[in-house]
Amino acid sequence: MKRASLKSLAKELGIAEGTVSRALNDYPDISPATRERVKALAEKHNYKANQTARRLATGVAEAVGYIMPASTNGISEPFVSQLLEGLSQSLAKRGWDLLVIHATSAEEEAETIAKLSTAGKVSGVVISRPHKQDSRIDLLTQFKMPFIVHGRSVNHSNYAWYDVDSEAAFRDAVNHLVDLGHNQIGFIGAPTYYNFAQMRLDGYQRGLQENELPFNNALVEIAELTDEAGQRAAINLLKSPEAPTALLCATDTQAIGALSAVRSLGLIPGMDVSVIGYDGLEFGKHTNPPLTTMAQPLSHSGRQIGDMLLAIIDGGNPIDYQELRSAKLLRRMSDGPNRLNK
Amino acid sequence: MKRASLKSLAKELGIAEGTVSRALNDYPDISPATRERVKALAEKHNYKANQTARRLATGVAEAVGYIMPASTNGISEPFVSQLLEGLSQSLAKRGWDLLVIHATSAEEEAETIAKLSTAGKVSGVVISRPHKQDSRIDLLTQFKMPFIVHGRSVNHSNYAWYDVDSEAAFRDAVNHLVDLGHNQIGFIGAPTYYNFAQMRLDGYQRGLQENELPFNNALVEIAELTDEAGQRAAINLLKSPEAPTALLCATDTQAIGALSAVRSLGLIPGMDVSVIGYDGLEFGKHTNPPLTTMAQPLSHSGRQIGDMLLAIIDGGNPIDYQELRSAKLLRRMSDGPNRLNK
DNA sequence: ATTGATTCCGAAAGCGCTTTCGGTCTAGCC
DNA sequence: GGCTAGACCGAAAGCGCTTTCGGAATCAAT
Repeated sequence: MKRASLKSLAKELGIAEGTVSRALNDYPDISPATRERVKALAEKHNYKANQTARRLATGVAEAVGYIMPASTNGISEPFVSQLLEGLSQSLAKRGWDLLVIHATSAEEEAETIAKLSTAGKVSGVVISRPHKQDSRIDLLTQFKMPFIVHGRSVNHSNYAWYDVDSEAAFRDAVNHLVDLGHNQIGFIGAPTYYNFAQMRLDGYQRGLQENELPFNNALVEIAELTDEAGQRAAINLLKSPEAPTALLCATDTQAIGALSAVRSLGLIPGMDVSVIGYDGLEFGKHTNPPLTTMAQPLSHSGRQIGDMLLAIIDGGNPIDYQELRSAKLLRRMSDGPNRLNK
Repeated sequence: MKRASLKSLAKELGIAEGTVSRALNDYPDISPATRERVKALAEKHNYKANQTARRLATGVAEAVGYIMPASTNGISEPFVSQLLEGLSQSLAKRGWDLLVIHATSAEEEAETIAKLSTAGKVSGVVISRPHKQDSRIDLLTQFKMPFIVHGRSVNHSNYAWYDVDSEAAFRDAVNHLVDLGHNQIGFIGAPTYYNFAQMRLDGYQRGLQENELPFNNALVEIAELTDEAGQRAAINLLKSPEAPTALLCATDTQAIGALSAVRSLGLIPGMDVSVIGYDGLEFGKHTNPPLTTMAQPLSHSGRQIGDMLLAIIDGGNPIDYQELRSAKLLRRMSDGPNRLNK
């Protein structure tokens, strides 16, 4: 069967195409009678406006894009599917679409963004895990494309973002560890072109300061965002002359690797050395031992971000949409008191 | 600055709009000279055709949709982001878009599919994890929408699919366990409206048969696709009078829960009771102990699926695109010989 | 020089919808 | 009963591109 179109409906009803359109879109200048008549017939024929035509006519894309972070192979990004789910729910309320865009390299990413903007495919964009200076952010503002950043870059005053205060989280984590009697606390960080990595490192240092502990460069390792890298980093730290009694990791994925490292050295995580991660991955429940972590409230972040984006597309001022959540300590079993006390 | 349009290019070049369009699209009836002229100017102005207009004119959506499986809360679907990444790469070769669609309920899903089709948003669709009788498949064929199924339903002869032979995998797993001396093998399955669940159960039964082991209903538990459910199921099995010495689980997520269960009963997985999962999640490397699993080759499945879909959209016959991969045993540490030999 | 075949391009008709503009018709008012 | 206001709807002009059709120009062949 042929798809119903405005024209076919109009013909069947004996009225003009434009009238049908206005009736369907609840224009006030259509009598309730015909509006009902039109809607009934549309319903009957299961009519749905061709979105492409509608887009062309109205000029609004009715879609937003999500730019996938380049994959860090290894444990694949667990947050992506959750985020997507939330975003999609938020957009569904308006019947908008969610495009996912994947770019391999940085240049390609720039080009992709440019294309997105000029081709008019989307009305807005969300990006994840920005670098300290993120060219995507510059591009997006330059193209006047509404966007929201999942995370923050260094200068984050002029755009909309949603982030978790990981600096505070790491300060808290250090405090917690100090409370447990640790004073040699190692830090496994992420590459500091990621701003989140910098902020977590900062948090670690601030925590140290607050507890009047010295910052010792030999106690920090920078590792990629994989379990293997975390493992290697932990081994380096643990084998060093001034081996730490606790390990703070920038991500759960790294922390999981660190757990392996600790065990491989014949030590017991949580007993001989504490390790704490960040992210609050469900999966941490099942590591050996279950991973203590700073949990971020990512349950509804997708929906939240979607709503924020929509608000901006509707004309909201981006700087009114900056949201900072906080993470909280989720104690499982990988942390414990310092046994070599003092 | 204003976006370049066909019209603006045409005016600047002093030629007709249609000519510009044909030049850009490499029509043969355009002289090389003007073609170059046009392309150069387009390049200079960074012209990108408005995709919406192009879609309307050509009638092809230049986009495909991925229908996200309803979330099983708990460890979120790890394969989704990988699949999406592959799909997106495949589509990128043509500059097509990837829409992700999320539906909460089954009815809503049906409606969503209907809408997708009639609204002409996409040229094709991929769905994951079909039920035995999957209404989405019926709908999609009814709407003559090209699609490929990630998995298979019971009657899978008339459409395109990409699947892993999990029946064979479970037969293999049983064989492996029998080789290790186990003869009381428990099975933790998934709800059997999922066809993959049925196939895995079938594989388990076939494996039993081939080894002349009786099928004992008391040895199988059906659980949701979460770690908690797997854990509960394992406890039930292990506490039953004829407790199994090995546990075969339909998914890694369940297996991870089973590991916890075994440990919580004071038993050592891999020593006292073997547990084997299915999926080959990276994450299994870090469980306690590392999880032995049937690994499926999902590395490039996304790209593969994308290519298949594109081929069908181009007019390929769906039944020519049915691909069955096989999983292979990935031994880590959660399996071992039966110690209560006999 | 005339014809015929090519080559190249302009004109114009859509694709299916939205939206403005103005016209008709009914109702309300003095 | 004539006028003015609304109320309601038809007509038509786009949105930016693709694609068909035919005409003009060029060239070779007779």
